[in-house]
Amino acid sequence: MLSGKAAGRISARTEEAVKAAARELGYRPNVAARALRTGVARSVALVVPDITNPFFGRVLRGAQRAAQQAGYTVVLVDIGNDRAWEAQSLRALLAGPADGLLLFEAELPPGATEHAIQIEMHPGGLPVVRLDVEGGVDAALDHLIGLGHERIGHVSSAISAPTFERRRERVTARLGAPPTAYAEFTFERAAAAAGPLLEQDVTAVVCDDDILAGGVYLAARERGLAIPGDISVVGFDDLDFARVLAPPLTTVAADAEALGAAAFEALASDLAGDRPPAEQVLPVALTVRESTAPPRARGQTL
Amino acid sequence: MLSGKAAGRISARTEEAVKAAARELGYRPNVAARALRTGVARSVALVVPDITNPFFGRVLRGAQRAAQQAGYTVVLVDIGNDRAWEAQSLRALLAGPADGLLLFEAELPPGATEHAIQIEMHPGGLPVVRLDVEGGVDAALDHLIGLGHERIGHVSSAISAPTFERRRERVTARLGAPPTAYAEFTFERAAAAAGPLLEQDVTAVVCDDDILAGGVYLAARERGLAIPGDISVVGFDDLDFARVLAPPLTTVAADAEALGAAAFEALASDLAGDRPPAEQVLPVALTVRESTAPPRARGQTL
DNA sequence: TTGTAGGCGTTATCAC
DNA sequence: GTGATAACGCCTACAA
Repeated sequence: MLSGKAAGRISARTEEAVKAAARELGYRPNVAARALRTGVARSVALVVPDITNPFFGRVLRGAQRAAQQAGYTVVLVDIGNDRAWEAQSLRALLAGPADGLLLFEAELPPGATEHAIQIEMHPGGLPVVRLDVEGGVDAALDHLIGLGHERIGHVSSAISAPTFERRRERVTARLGAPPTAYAEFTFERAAAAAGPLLEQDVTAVVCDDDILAGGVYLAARERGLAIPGDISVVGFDDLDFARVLAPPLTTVAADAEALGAAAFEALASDLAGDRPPAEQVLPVALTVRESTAPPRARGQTL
Repeated sequence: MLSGKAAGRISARTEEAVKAAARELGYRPNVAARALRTGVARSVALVVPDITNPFFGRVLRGAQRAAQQAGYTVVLVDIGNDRAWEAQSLRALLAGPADGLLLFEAELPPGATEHAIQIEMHPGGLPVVRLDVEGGVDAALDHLIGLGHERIGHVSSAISAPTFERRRERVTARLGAPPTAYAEFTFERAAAAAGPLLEQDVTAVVCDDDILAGGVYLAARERGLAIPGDISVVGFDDLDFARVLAPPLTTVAADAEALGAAAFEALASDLAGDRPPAEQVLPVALTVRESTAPPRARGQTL
């Protein structure tokens, strides 16, 4: 009865009395028993590459909010950007009681017959929820080109993932084969990778991520280059620290929480027996701050 | 037998054969059934105030690493800095199959008879794992005083938590009643709160957190104050973005992963029937970068 | 409308 | 050393 299937079998008064008694006694149903009996855990797992990156913290929050509203619990699996670790994590995960999987830039583990949604991946197998990265790079490029930039460089991700391939393809489509640096997601690595790029005669740089953009700030500082005077830079994601950079970073804002929530909703509908959309793409929006300005010739003073 | 209790009951050969067969068939024990039978879920819950803050991402990672090694799974509960949300989150959590709780700046929910460890709280009831914040503020203050600062302000947390009380007590013990600003953990809020502080004649500011320090950078920039020329600032935590600030932030580095791992270990020993230490305090270390320098009179040029 | 029995997959115990 | 069996707490079907 406490499972909510009373359906007119007993009077409302009785029902209320029982519930009150249950509450009084602090009764709580045993999840394990329920899961065993029903075969459903009401829990989903979210796999992210690196929970230390605030972006993923936000998608987790979004997924969690949505999940909680649906009476689900989300367990997080953090790959920690560590491929070796990944196998073990996923094994632990599959042993776990998840009804379904939310895979951020991850493949379905072998042997998993579970329901799963992919985030920021290419469509094809599983249903996908992703950001409109093409729209994002278009907005960034349009902004820069509108400002008069003609020599634009690209700081791309050294780790390969569909979302970065998409960005690369788009900038290639728009710009031909621009000077490109490949960097890992750490300020220092990005600075090291972006340095040589800044020494070519680019007047602006688009980055696949705000962390990469932070690396460009570091590299520019080392070389005495002014932002946006000598070089304009635009990031991607709009992480919090973008606003405290000097100057504040122009960046493509992505709604990470919405991404997490949309992924959960898709999974929930799959779990409910419906067919979630094969691909759902969420809008992004350029936020113009102060790291972009019209180009000027190198060395030219105001 | 697959539970590992073979204990000499069968031959090693047989054991191996069975395991091989199990692997071949893709057999995996049903967690729910095991949990039901044994009363143990091999899963712990970690409650954090705000998973969007990279600091908590790191403690989660630390806890998760330690947990995974012990064959545990950790489920995250993100309060989202939202008191109203907290009640609901915790209710969902208690319904969940956690064997124990890791409570970061959270109280044991009423009715929970579970095993629990508190992180960054005062000792007393539950076992506590915390950072040596007193040592941290001492290091920060010694550094500033050694540089010659005499008028030092304090940017403290507007949300009250034991760790911030400790810091406040320590700076009060060392400095008397210094000019103090209370700010929430957002760059903009912190900037607004710290602004008036900068207009008093302080030559340096210690912040309870790097995000607060970021707010001070913003406030200083608005007012045309140079860091560290006009004002020195030191943060707390050593979040990644501290290195990309201009100038790089001097801050007290806290090992968030170690904090998470230590908390899990304490919980594990509690779960195993041992008595975890009532209080465990982890060291912190000042990282001197470029946001601190000797004071100079306001307006004085180099 | 209410009561009762069976079984979900494990593990542990007990008799063989 | 091995095999059968009961019980964990819940849900559901069916009988009363």
